[in-house]
Order: sequence, then structure tokens, then C-alpha cells
Amino acid sequence: MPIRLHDSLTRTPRELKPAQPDGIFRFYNCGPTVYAPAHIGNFRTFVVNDVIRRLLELEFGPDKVKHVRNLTDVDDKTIKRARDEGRPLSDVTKQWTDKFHADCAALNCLPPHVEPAATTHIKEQVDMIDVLMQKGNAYRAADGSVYFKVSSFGDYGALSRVKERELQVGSALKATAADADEKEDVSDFALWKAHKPDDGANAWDSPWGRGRPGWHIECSAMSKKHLGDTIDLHTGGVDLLFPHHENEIAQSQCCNGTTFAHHWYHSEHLLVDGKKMSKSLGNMYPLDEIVAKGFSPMALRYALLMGHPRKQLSFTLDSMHAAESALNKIRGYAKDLCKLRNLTFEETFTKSPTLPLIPQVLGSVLKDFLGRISDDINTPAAFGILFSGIERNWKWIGDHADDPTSWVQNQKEFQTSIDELRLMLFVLGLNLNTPTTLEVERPSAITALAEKRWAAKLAKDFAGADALRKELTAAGWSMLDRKDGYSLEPLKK
RNA sequence: GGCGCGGUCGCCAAGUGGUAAGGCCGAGCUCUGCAAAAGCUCUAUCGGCGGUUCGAUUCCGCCCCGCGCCUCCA
Repeated sequence: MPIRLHDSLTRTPRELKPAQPDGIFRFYNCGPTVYAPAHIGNFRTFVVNDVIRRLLELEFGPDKVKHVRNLTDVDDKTIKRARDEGRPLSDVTKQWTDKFHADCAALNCLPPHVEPAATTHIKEQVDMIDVLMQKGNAYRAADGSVYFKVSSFGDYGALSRVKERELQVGSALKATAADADEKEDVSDFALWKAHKPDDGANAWDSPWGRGRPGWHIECSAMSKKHLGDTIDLHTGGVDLLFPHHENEIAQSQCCNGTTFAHHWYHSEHLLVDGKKMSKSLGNMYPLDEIVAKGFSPMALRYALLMGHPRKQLSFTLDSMHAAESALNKIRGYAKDLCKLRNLTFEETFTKSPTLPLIPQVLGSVLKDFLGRISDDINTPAAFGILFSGIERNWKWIGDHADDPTSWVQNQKEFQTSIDELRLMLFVLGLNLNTPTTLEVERPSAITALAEKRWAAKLAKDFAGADALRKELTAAGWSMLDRKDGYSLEPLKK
């Protein structure tokens, strides 16, 4: 099913397809700056991009998609962090790169095929700057920094529709006045930053003296190296649209003399308490904080996909509760299907399906689902289809509970439902068979209380049992009875 | 000031020129020592005012409110 995706440049939905004759779809996604844990807003973008990646694999084949996502491991923030903590830059970036990888894995994001880092692509960046200098698109300032000359690129501003930055912003630009002193024009941006004392040991040699690359050039250089001069899709969060992506276009097209990206896609922000996350508001949640409140990473993934990726999404703890419950509903359905087919849930849903597995004959639910999600990644609409399908099938199952003969007759249909569900979950990247709660150490006192209550219950001392359950609740634990035993879990906050 | 997005049930959130998916929560029912879990059932006329139309939540205009970008930022 063709994938249509909104293109930020033409501001219209366009079909995705590989432009090169080799049929490889070239996909570049701006990655994180590794100086601190990524927050859930960052992960919204990465999760959405992961869904795009999965859809691309489904459409073109797993070996026909090349997904590159960079790591920004040298910039003001990473350097400051290293300086503040008195350790080498690479130490800091290694720590947070590892953390980022662990979080992505917990969120079931497929790793990109290439994950280039800025510091290991200095030469590529210098080479590009060199070409820009030769072509007259860049100039060296008195302090040794090199700037891109925005006025040399006539198409500048096509993406953001900002004809050159508005000069009347006043306050905002005054803040960077010190930097602007060296530039010929406030709109110009740094390609190479001359070494400053604050940079410490983090400097590389270049034809223009020691220094470090500017932020924008890294993506242009790494994209060129790993995907070539022209790529099929370039993505990132909306805040990168200007100036980052605008600058990338300017650098790459001036350097390479050809179209940089055929398609641009930007996902919107996650809002917490109605506002964008920021340090000053103190509403930047890393994954760990969500997990510490008792929620599963998979529920976070679900919550991040609850809204249309190109619309701001309000995030609250309520949405985590909703996500956890919704996920549970899907899980219950999956388990019922497995029972009907006499399969074990763990084996059937443990792994994401291996592509290609798309059934030749699509069921109507899967067809509708793929139709919605392939139409500009409409995840909320896709969830709607998914749940409507579940409800229909579940009702059928309920209506035929007393009719085992019908089960035997419908084995094929059950299997289709399982296959459909597995494929939908693959696209969404939802793995049902992950821990639903945090692995918390259970204090022995709590275990003792629970055992005591269970004994009281078996002895039909219901008053005593109820009192003991109240004690457990007060201690922050939830004890639920089943026929053959009980479950004991920490309450979610 | 420039550019852009949005206001749909208590919360989150799709969608359509002909009277509104889904999830969560809530209520009722079934089940059940209780509670829970689970399943079933039920719950909206789409920010305001005009206009176009046989008919608008969906198109146009104005207004009100909210958010984002323009500075490092997913």
C-alpha cells in the first residue's frame, strides 16, 4: 500500500518512493544530542520515525530501506557538560549514547542502519566547508570561524517561508550580538567555529585553523557520506525546521549542486501541562521518570502514538493510565485468540513478526488499518480501526462461548485475526509481551502480609482479610485475588 | 511584528457537505465472600457570530481563546 506523507516543503501529502535506480529508500532522521537523558518529547519524534521506518520496510522490503540517524556528540551543551563534570567529552557522550540506546530499545525502536557521530566525521565536514569556500558560499571571519553566506543562496527560506531571518526581532538577536560581530550578516550561520578557551581539548585542525564544526554542517556531511547527495526523506521535530533544516538545504545544495532531499517531514511537539517541555518549566520527563511512576515503556510508546504525529499532543499522567489500560485490552484480546487457536501467547506474540509476512489476502481490518496509517501516519485513526476490529471479534467470541463446534470451524479465521494483529502491532512497534509493571523488589514484610491475608481468606475470615488488604493498599501495594492465587503489584502513581 | 498550528463528550483524540471512530474515566449488568480483573450495555451535535448551500461540525469571513517557531531545542 503506497505511503503518503505530508511534505513540509510543498506542504502537501506526497507518496514516498525511492528515487534512485537501486530501489533503496534513503531515510535520514536527525538524532539526539547526547549530553543528558532524552525526554519523552524527544522520544515522540523517534517513535514516530520508527513507525515510518517500519512502514517503509513493509512497503519496500527490509533490505530496501537505509535508515540513518546521527548522534550530535560535540556542541555547546556536550562540551559544557564535560567541562562541568571535569571529564573528557567522549566520556560524557558515551554515557548518554548508551542511555539513549537503552531507552530506544525499551521503547521497541528499531536501530537505524547507520548511526554516525559528528566527531567521527570531521573530515567529511571540513571537506564540505572547503567546497563551500571555493564556491564562494562561505567566508572566514577574523577570528578564524567560517560562516555560510546566506545571501549567496537564492532559495534560502523555501522550507520555512522565512525570506531571511526577520531582523526586527530585536531582543532575540541582541542576545547573540557577540557572535554576530564576526558575521557579515546576522542571518549567516557558523560552519566552523574557531577554538575558544571554553572548548578545552575539543578542537580539530582545519584549513582555517583549529576549531570545531558548526551544528548544521554535521547532518549535511553525514547524510552525504552515508546516503549520497540526494536523499528520499529527511525528518525531524518541527523545531528543527528552522533554522537547522533550512541551513542544511543551503549547505548541501550549494556544495553538491543538486536537490538535497525529495521529501521533508516534521513531527509536532509533545506538550506537557499544555506547554512545550523546557527546563524553566521543569516539565521535562525522561523515560526513567515515567517508569519510576510504575508505567511500562511500552505504554509510553502507546501514549506517544495516541495523537496525530503532526498535531501537538497533550501528555499527562492520565494519558499513561489510559495507555496502560488500552494496551492491556489488546493484550487480553491477543490472549483469547491464542487460546482459541491453542497457541501460547508468549510464543505467538513474543517477537515482532519477521518481514515479509504480510498475508496475501488482507483481512478488512488490516486493510483499513494500513490504509489509515499509510495516509500520513494517522496513528489515532489506525488505533480506532484496531479497536473496532477487536470489539467485533470479541463479541463474536462471546456470542459463541457455548458453541465449541464453531471454534473448530473457524480456526482459519482465528489465525487470520492473529496474523492481522501481529502485523498491526509490528507497524506500531508495540510488543505485548513485555513486563507491564516495574520490576520492584517486594519487601518481605509485604509478602508476609499478603500470605497472611491469603490464609485468612482461605479460612473464610473475610473481615480479617479485608483489613489486611487495606494495610497493603496503605503501604502502596495492590493485591488482587484470582481463583488459584493472587497478584501483588505496586500501585501506580 | 513575521510564519504556522489548533479549539470535537469529564480527559485524550479521529473524522466527514447530509445529522460525529476509538481509547481512558464514569454508570448499569454478568461473574464474584468482598474488592478487583474481564466481558456486555449506555453516555457528545463539534469555541462565538455571520455568510454560501436544500443541508455545515465539515466551505468562506470576522471575532474570542490556546499552542508552536522566528534564539540552543525532537
